[in-house]
Amino acid sequence: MSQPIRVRFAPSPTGYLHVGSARTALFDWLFARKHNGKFILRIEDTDVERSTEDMTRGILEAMTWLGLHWDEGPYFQSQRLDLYQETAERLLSSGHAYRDEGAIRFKVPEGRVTYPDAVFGEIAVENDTIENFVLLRSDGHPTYHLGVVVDDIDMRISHVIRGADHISNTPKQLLLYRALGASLPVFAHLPLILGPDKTRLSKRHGATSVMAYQELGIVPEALRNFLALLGWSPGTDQEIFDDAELIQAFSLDGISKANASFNPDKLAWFNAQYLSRLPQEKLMLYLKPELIKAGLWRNSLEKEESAWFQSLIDLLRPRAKVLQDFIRQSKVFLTSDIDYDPAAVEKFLKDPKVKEYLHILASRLQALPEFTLQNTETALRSLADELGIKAGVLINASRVALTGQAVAPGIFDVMTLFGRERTVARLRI
RNA sequence: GGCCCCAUCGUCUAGAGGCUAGGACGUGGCCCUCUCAAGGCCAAAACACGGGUUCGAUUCCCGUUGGGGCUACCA
Repeated sequence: MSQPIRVRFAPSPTGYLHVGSARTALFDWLFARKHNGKFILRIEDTDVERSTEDMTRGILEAMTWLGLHWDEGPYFQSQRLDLYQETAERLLSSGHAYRDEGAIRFKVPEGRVTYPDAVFGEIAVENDTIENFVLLRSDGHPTYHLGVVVDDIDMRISHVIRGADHISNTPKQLLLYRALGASLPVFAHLPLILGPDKTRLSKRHGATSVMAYQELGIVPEALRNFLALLGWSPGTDQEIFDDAELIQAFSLDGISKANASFNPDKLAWFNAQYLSRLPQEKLMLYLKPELIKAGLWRNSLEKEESAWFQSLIDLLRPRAKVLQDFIRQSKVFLTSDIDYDPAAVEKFLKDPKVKEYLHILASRLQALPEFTLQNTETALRSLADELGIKAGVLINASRVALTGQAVAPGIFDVMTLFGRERTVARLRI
């Protein structure tokens, strides 16, 4: 049968994991999963000057957060120096390389290189446009080209799926494969992700690191779904994919050649979608740390109060764009504090007559046999009828009295959530 | 500059010779409605340009323009 599918993601720990690399990692991961292959993580830390362990940690953390679990590794190139040196020596003695002031350079032969890219099709380059590149630095560390090729061969990588910024590097690497007598993997280059203005994605476009999105309250499911659709299309109109669907639908054929630009608005939409449809337990997993951070957490929320808390969360779900929205909007329900928005008070509670009405409403609610959503609504609406005023007057006033804000979930939901005692007390403003 | 690559609504994209050029985000309007969301419906919005090839080009070829990548003892 065919070779086992083995793909790798090979970041260099000279910076955080940015969204472009994350998208590459995601595609590698999807491809491996789709074909029951192995997803290998290799850290290309051969630039001793710029590589740090902190960055490595950050990259692993970001991948874990995104749910991109690797099957092998991480392998570190810095721990495999012997292999590269031996290979360089071999190239030296076979006449494919030569020494140059302590470094070892590859001797680019005459001719031209072509290779079939799984995404871009045939790529061809004349060898005389390729310089004699360095394989081994004078400090004994390999350069990128030697490192990747040696490792991809050694690790029996079947498909090299990486950013299109490597298209121009591939001919050099092809020459190396040839000089080493190794068979070629399939190369699939991914179009790059650019900023919203179609220029290279950089800090000035806002967050570019994966973990920055976590801090912004983006949920990994949303970022992953968004990234999956940047440069790849299932060929259908489906936008929301769970893991299984994505793996099922993913194919190299669906990858486009044109660079894509990062659209924060669409990411925000995906996030809102996921915030409203994520399973309760999953959402709680993301929410709990935020609530703790905000000082709003208490253990009873997942015990005695859990049913109540779930209904609060469900009310907030369609209103949340980022995780923090839950925090902001749940505060008035989770504490006894209330901040009255002056503008809201001015607009809906200023009239002394309205306060009178609220007192009457309070009494009616107090007298209700059962404090249910249905009963509170009936009570309020019939009171409005009796008073000859619009229900909206009572509703808006109640909203401000109860939450301090002019904007909140449906008032009867709010009342039910607060419960009779607190509702009545706050209406008696 | 040289080499390589790319080009459909503002953005992500479907399309693989003949389509009212489809979907999504965003935008505007309407509906729902107690506010805000969510949701539903509708609308505006694209084949970069010029040559070919063809009965017929968004689609194939060439060029121009624009954009991106590489051009390090960085990856």
